[in-house]
Amino acid sequence: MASGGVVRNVLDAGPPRIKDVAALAGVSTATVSRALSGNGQVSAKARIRVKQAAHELGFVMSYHASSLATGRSRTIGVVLPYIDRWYFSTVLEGAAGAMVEAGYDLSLYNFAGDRYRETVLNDFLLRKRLDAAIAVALHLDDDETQQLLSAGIPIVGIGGRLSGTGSIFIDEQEAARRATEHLIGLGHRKIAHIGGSNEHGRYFKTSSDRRTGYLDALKTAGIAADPRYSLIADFTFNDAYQKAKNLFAEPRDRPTAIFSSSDEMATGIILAARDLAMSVPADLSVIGIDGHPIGESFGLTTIDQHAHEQGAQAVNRILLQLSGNGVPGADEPLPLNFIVRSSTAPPRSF
Amino acid sequence: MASGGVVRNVLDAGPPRIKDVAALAGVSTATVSRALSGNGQVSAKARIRVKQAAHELGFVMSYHASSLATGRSRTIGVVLPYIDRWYFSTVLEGAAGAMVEAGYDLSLYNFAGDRYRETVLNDFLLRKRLDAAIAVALHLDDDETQQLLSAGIPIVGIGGRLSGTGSIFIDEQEAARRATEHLIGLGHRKIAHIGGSNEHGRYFKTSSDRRTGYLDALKTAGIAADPRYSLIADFTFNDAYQKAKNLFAEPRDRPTAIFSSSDEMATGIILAARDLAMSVPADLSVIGIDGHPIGESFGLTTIDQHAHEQGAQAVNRILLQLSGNGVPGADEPLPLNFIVRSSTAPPRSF
DNA sequence: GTGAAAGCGCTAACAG
DNA sequence: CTGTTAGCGCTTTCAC
Repeated sequence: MASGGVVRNVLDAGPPRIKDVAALAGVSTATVSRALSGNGQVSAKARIRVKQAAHELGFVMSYHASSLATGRSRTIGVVLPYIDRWYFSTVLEGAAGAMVEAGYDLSLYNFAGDRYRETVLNDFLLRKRLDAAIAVALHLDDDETQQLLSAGIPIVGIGGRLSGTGSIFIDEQEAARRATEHLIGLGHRKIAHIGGSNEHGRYFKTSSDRRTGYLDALKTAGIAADPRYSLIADFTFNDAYQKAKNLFAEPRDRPTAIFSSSDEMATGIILAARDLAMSVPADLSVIGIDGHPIGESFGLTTIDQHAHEQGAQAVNRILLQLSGNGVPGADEPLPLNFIVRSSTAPPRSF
Repeated sequence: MASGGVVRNVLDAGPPRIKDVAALAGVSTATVSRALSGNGQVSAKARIRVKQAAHELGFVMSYHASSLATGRSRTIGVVLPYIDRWYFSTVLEGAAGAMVEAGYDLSLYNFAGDRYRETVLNDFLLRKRLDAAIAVALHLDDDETQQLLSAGIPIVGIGGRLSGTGSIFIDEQEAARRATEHLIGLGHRKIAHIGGSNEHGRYFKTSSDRRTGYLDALKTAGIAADPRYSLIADFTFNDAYQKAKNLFAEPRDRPTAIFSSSDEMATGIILAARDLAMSVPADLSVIGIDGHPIGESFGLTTIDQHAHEQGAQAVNRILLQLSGNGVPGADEPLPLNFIVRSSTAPPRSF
């Protein structure tokens, strides 16, 4: 070893240790630790000298050692099913920002759909290197949640509720209902919907909830739901584009409006409509949910769900819990904001 | 302390330690470590018994302790300027997949433009918790690179070359040149370009390189570059949409083709053209670079740069280096693949 | 307010 | 092939 027990001199290789700082400052390692971490009492002069010494040596604490000693790692895990989709990357960006500001490291776990679900859950549940976790649009069953919680790692969900823990979410049904009602209020009766397929219990019920909200609104308005108007797509632009084109194939039975469960799909639909010489909103009104920036250029009317803030809030929530001031109760849905642009208008015949 | 020195019994709280496994299996902790990690020789029977014992106790090794002891953390850092943009989230997704497969943790560091650049660089350069790092589209100056390398942490770049280390990249100028030549070959002479502003040295020269390639191709073809045809945008759909609309405002001097430095911008341009009743490709040919899926529905001709693979390759490259079989030399640009769709055609008057 | 010293849980020589 | 024994670098009682 380079300098076992003895304070290293300038010639020694390797990064400086707490010992070196202590020696330079003329105090004990305990004092250095206290001065640098802010835990415990240190006289002003000692603190100054320590900081000075640390700076001089370019000392950086070993987080491995620190973590081992304290049991905390200043790392939060974020688990999500996709990265390269707008909602998820935006939530992630929001969470990442909040974490940098708080001085936390972000450990990313991607399921890639379902491909790595088990692997990730095990690696991630088991090895306790995380102080906390954020699960995005992910349904953990009670067992899984329990494992985490009993391992002492707090977890908050985004995009739906997790049994037994806090979560950041919007009222999906309400959002869908309001979107649909916007269309109904404009005078539409032939209203289609495009959303995801029903979940298999591994993810939140976003897709089915939004569909339910749509159906609810129709029923309340006394409009019979036409099954041909209920489309399923995979939340991508391309799939929505194609499904919409198919729907619009025959002029006779076209809807006059469509509610899309995501903005990306909504814009795909607008493009499809135009490609078939339908004009938006004259021939077709389109409304989405998200607040995706691409909606701007398309003039898309939508309901903003503030994805970026969802990520940031989840982090703040976790941080609060970590600091002991956890208020795990009282989960309220996030506010929803209409952004009305030019893709919705009364139907032609109205 | 719960059980200092003595093997805990069933009543003890807390997760099992390596000691407990050793006791149950009737071997030493060293043997447990060897059996579980695969390092060193262990008799088959010992291995079996250890694994059995570990399983029985639900033992999970403490990575903090392990990291402290070995100096390795099985964690790779990924640094990028944005998360919520297609190229970056796609590269990230590719990297994340490769890392899960290799059993590595991914630590995410987002600059959020330049906002957290310093913070991240310090936190990330300094505290040595990473085995390696991947820097996406990020220019580290020699000092910064040196700090990392001399801290013994290998780093590979994506999207450009990093002095002194490996990198995954495409030939930006070549890509731009070929895209432009595709247009020229079709008979276009009035060819515009939309790209990013010149970098300030903190990021790779992607923007300027692509512009250079465009200008090169024009010059080679004997076409004078018209400064009005050189647009600057921020790589977003919306900005490109707006800039294109401005460009197309007056029918007289419209270009007949445009090369966009990204697919997202290219699609924004297509939308802008349509909104001004120009048809693509009859009135305007558009070509991009990326291979963004949204290009499909728009019929966008593009050059695929395989972003997902870039992420995966960077990881594999790092892994190779980590395993000692590092081949740091011989950086070759990635292949580029044309995807010709319907957005490019000869100009009307041709 | 400060120091000594005992860990945190695992790994890696070094013997045997 | 396996056990013993130092650490890895920092934190945290416990005395002073």
